[in-house]
Amino acid sequence: MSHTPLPTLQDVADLAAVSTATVSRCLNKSGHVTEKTRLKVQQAIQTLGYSPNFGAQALAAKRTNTIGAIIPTMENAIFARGMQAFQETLAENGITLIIASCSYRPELEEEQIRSLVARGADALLLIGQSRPAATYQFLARRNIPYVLAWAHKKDSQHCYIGFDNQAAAQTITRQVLELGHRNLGVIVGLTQNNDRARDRITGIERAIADHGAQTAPLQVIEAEYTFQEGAKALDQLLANPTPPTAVICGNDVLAVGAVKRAKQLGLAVPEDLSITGFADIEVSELIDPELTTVHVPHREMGIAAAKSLIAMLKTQTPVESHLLETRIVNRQSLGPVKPH
Amino acid sequence: MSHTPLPTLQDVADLAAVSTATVSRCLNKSGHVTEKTRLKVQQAIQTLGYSPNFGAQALAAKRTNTIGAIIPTMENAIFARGMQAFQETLAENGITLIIASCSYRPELEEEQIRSLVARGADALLLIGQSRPAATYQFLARRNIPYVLAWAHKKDSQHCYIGFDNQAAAQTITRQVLELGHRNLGVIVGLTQNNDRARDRITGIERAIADHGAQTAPLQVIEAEYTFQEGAKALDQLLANPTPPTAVICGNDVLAVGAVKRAKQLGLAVPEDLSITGFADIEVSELIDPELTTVHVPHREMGIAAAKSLIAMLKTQTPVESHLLETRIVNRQSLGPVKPH
DNA sequence: GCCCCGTATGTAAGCGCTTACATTTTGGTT
DNA sequence: AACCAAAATGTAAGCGCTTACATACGGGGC
Repeated sequence: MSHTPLPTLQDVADLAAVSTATVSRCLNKSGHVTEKTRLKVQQAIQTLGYSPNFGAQALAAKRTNTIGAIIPTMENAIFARGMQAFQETLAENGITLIIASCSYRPELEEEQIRSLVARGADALLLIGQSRPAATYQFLARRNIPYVLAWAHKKDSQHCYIGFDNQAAAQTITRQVLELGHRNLGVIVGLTQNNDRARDRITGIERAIADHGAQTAPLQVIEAEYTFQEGAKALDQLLANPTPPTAVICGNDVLAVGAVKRAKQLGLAVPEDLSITGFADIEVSELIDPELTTVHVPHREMGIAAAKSLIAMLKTQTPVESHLLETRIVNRQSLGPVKPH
Repeated sequence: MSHTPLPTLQDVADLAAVSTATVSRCLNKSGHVTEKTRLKVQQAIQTLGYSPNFGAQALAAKRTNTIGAIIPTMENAIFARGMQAFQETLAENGITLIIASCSYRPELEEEQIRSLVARGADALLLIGQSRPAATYQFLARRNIPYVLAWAHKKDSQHCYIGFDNQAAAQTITRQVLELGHRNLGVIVGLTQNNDRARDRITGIERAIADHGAQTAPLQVIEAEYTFQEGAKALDQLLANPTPPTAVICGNDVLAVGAVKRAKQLGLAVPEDLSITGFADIEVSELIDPELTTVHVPHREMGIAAAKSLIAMLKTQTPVESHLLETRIVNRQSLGPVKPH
């Protein structure tokens, strides 16, 4: 490991026989530099192998070109594709992503927000809306722009980049009802710290109320986002004396787990039991029968979130929310109710 | 958005009626501070809502408490679980993760490495070993510790935190051969920029050579890591006049895609065709039949990588490689060859 | 009571960059 | 050739922190 000190801006300036200000101007493309001197400087940078010192740059410029994201977990495919697109878009714009996960624990999220801000995040991407007012005050006080992704609320003071969880859940539920199902079960993520999950339940309930047809009371099971938990939740639903004929899942992972379990129990999907998902992640096409689910434009969302954040940083003003469209993907796991 | 300037170290020092040095010492737990003054300072920090300026801290201390990771993609579950554990372990140690992806493109990886280092990464996690010597020189020149994860090589100058891809592939292939298969197919990721994929092929070939029994020439198909590509690759393999009786996949994603395709084609797995995977990600238990695959200790690997990097940063000396054990998980997709 | 030493605290010099402002250069006009 | 505005470049003052070194303090041994 070498111990030669790294070249500084000053070294570059000396070699190119210009001032540090000029070098800095070249680096930051702020114009006002002759082509000739730009070349000289370029040359000097090359031969020295110079690269700016991050801390110094951050200190002087009061920005880090870094954006933070705090997501519940990287393990869930729900966030993976969107985050991938988010990161790609940031990288294209010369911005680095710093990432943290909070395991669906709000106090951890709070801590991570402070941590990422302390680490110099210029802006943040957060998932969903529900968090203490103090957190939003903190962000306002520090003047940190943020977007709330994977969710959407009308007329909010916040900038949402996402889709309407409630409306989407309502739409797919309506479709289930139209196929004659009158006894529905719901498997959804733990709602305690998850406003998206709550919104989806609300959508389901509303669809049932709107539809008007007499239905059995709605059975709702909450489960962690794993295949196994989805399977267990289905067991619970089926333990009921009058088990549902259709199960609406708040998440493809749970849905896929439920489908697998149903097959193990000898139930044909969708002939004996219909199951729907939410998110349209890759596995939904893998399982047999393929999952009828709500398609969410993951990549679009990640890209839009990145662009909004970049715009906010550039203009120093808030940006409009961005509502993305979901749509139902009809595959194989939803069918008409079985006649008695 | 508020515009009051944020409190600085100086403000805290003034309020607590001590010098900035003392405050700094409190913050950095470097000892040599009386309990009484520590409390005074603590108090002042609280009332001002002070938090250190990242850039200033980085500039003065010459470290950022930030570690970078460059992985091929966040979308592949292969990396998700390990990275999650990596991030958690870093967070526990007060270190922030910055993350970038390179889409299996070496030139992009090179760029990302420079970018993360420029962004102040104190150390790096990289996947696999194959990259230009210039890159390693760059890291040495900048004195940036790094570990190479998801792979392992004996007697290397690099610090590996991973498993032996070749040995693992060899072991599972041996098992396939012992079940009587003599005509094997291989589906593996694109080898061009992926030394792990190459190592696995080598392991398979070696197992065949070692076994000695006459086998048909090995058919190897390379495919991108998606279910669809796994399916297509299987089609190619089956198009052969003497199709394989067992397909060894370099990756669970490909394997699962192949299983699904086989079922579509009316082939019973494993009765008509055996298929094995590699990695033991969640989907391998989801598919029916469940996948016989090579279990990789993802979380352990992430944790070990984090710990090694932290140790290197602390001691300023290299750390030993760490070989993790893989094991075969016997589930349902591998069976004896069908008698003629 | 005096000296000495170990410990707590203060002083101040940077760390490497950006940028407001000052100065010089350039080249078109008259 | 003199003049002048606009463009290019230079000067230097911070940005907020860490840390080497200097200083002050406090208490035991004589």
